[in-house]
Amino acid sequence: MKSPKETSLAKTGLRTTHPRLLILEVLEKSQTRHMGAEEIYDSLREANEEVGLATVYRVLTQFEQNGLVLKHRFGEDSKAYYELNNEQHHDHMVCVECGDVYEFVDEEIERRQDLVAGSLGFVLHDHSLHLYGVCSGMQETGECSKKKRKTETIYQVEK
Amino acid sequence: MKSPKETSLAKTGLRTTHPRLLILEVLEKSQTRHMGAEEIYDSLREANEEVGLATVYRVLTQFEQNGLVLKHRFGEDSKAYYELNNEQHHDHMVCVECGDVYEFVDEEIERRQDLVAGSLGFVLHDHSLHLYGVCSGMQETGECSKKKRKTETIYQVEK
DNA sequence: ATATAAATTGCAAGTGTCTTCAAATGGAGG
DNA sequence: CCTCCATTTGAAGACACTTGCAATTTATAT
Repeated sequence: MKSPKETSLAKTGLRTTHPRLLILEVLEKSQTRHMGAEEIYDSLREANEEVGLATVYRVLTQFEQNGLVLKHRFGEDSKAYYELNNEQHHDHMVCVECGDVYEFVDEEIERRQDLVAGSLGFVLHDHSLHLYGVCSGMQETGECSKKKRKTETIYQVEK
Repeated sequence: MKSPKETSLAKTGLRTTHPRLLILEVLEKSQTRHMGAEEIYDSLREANEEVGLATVYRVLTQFEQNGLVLKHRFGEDSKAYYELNNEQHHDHMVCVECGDVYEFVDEEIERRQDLVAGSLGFVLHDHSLHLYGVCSGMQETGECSKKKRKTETIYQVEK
């Protein structure tokens, strides 16, 4: 009997190892849903799980190559952030004050991107759209609203 | 009598120094219009201009802070690219094969971005939209079409 | 269960990109 | 042309990874 995590690893051809299961677990439990490699490493050490930092980096790279996670780089932040690739495709809106990340989809933007790529003679593989601004919490109270949100939901713009 | 480059430096309050003028010159003459710091440094050394690498980085940062240049990070490429901030706002389409960068604007995408940010309660400061794909040259002949283009033009999608 | 081969891990050392430091230099106003 | 403080420089450091390799763990065949 395999756990869901073991199943998803099996599908990629990656062996079911302790570090890999732990890292999937950390990403699942993550509140922010966007974690850096070092953050994941720290989170594991706090839980008294001995996983090397090099392994965290290696595993995240493998996960990305196998479509288990998505990797992002936001603005000037020189480090990469990872999220589980469970949900539908979405773009990101980042608060430049508190670092909080919101997810959204806009079908019209998606459509126009295809159009632009086609017009330029490109075969489109991928895209990244990042909006940077100040979230409502920071505008109003100077307090981040991140802590209040238990789950991140993808904001869908009405057509 | 001041040169245009001296004028733009004066407006920022930055002193008119040799390295700063040289770096502006390199960016102006750049064919690709998107250069990394090290590339700029190499370009200067080839021209027998002795400018330290640290200076190139420092000057580019100052230029960015003063709105003279724009800084971009494309995809997995861990280094930053700089372009002169002369033209109108535009987004970027990057060929994942040859690294060539095309510029474009789509008013509809711009509009939808504002809408999304507003809906999420954000005050929008900035955004970055990068499309990644394979350019026509690489698709057809496996040869990059970069060399043929003398100047980069901003592709404007018809409304 | 046990042996075996191959994948994986952890540590330490190495990279690439960029930043900082302390000392030397050089524009710009007087 | 002199003085002052911004600016430059090469070297060392910081940061975010990445790699080499011996030791360990996992999947598979017995």
